Amino acid sequence: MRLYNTLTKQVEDFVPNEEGKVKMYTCGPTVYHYAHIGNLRTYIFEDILEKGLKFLGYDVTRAMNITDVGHLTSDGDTGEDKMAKGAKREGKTVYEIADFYTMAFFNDMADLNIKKPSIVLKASDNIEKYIEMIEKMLNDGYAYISNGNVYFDISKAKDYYKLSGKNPDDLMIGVRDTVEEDKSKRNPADFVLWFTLSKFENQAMKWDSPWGVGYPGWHIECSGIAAKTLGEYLDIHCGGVDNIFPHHTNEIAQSEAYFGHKWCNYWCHGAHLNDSTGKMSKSNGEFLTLSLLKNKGYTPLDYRYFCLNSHYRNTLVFSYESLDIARNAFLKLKGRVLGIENTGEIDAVKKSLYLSKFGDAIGNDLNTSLMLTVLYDLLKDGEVNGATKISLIEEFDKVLSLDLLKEDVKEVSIDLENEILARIEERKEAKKNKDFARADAIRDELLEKGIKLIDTREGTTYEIV
RNA sequence: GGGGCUUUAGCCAAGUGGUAAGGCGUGGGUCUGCAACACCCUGAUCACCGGUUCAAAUCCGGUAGGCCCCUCCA
Repeated sequence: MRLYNTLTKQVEDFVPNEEGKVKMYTCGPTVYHYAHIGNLRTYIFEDILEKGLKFLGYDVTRAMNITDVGHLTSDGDTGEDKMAKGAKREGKTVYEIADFYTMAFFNDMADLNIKKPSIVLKASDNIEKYIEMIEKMLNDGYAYISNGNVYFDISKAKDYYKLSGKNPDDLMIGVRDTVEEDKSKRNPADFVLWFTLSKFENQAMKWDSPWGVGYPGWHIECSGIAAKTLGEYLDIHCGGVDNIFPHHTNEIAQSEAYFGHKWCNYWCHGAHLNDSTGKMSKSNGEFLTLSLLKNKGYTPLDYRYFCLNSHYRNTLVFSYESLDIARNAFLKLKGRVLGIENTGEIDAVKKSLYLSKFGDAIGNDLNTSLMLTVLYDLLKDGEVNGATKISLIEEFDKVLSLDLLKEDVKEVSIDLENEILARIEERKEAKKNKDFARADAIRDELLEKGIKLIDTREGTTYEIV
């Protein structure tokens, strides 16, 4: 397995700490609003990574957080808490907001056939762990208290800028004009571990701590949950590219300060989904959610296929035109797969040949486009019988998760079914009598009701469209 | 101001120095009463200019376009 590692900026062989086992941590959502399809692209990538590793024989343990507290609209002590903002927007409590959008997120995941990580924890449920970590960092001199808040002192961290590849002298402070500088910090890049000062009196989520009533900083959540669930050595940590700096940079600083040694070996980041105007965001332009796509007649798996066509490390540009192309291609692909006749015995030689081709595509830095090519090659291969193809596609689909072998069942009542069959019979008679006008009329009539007739050499079937 | 990514056919794209995968679409054909489906056939001097090499889409330099990051973000 070869993977691109943001830490070393190159594709390298993946070697886990413990042979055959992978400990993987993926940053979860901040549940203050719906996820947009760009967010979801990252989760699709992580899903493929997890399943790809399993395909290659690894035993994967994956953990993810749900951020329901501490994520401010800026990273100083100045921003508004995102959850509080969401609650205010909708006139609900932060807990209601968190529950609602957590459910929405899991629904999207399920729709996209993304496997839920075996461990999912809420940020607000692990406060003791953050407190314990912060206390240790204070004792060891990595953190300091200033003006009531606890800050991490980045000058104490080793290679603080390694992951992001930045040069501290060249950083511009407050590039965005919405960011206010926090004067309590020793170094402008220091970040908050624990807040007790907040301009928001009505901050609903707060806990006791040795430093006063308050709440945790954003970055400590992921470090805390990862430490609690996966131990002190991590194999892979994933997230979107935007998390490289500062979130993951800070996670490394904290976790390594806490553990006293290197923490995670491989950092994998998913590139963004942009639209034609550039970056996709929740505040800019059309807010593209999965529900919106569904309302426009696309299925979640159309979108998954769309994502799988490109590489996770390349920016993908979203347009309805591209999505239409993907939908059409996916529809045809599925039709071809479902049309395979399950004949013959499974050919072990062919099967292992294709399994290894598919495994190579996975091992090639998760080249999903190549995985699809292997699938298309298999479909075209006249030397491989139906039974072998089907069993291979079943294996491939454990990674691709496109429901390739699942018949789309559309509910049809018995009455309707009988009516359609009667009409088909009627049309068959008409065709036999060369009354083509009548035959076409029947076809059109049914099509208007959303029933599409398909003539094959074996007879006529139908499909609900 | 600093850093990074990217540019391959009408479109989406793979390509890990040895002579351009795959898909969609288009056009043509087989099949069909006609369609649809399916199947076959149909496409590229790899942004541009230099360099290294026996050999470059692949490596190096430069130019141009696009995008992103530098404390909201997946």
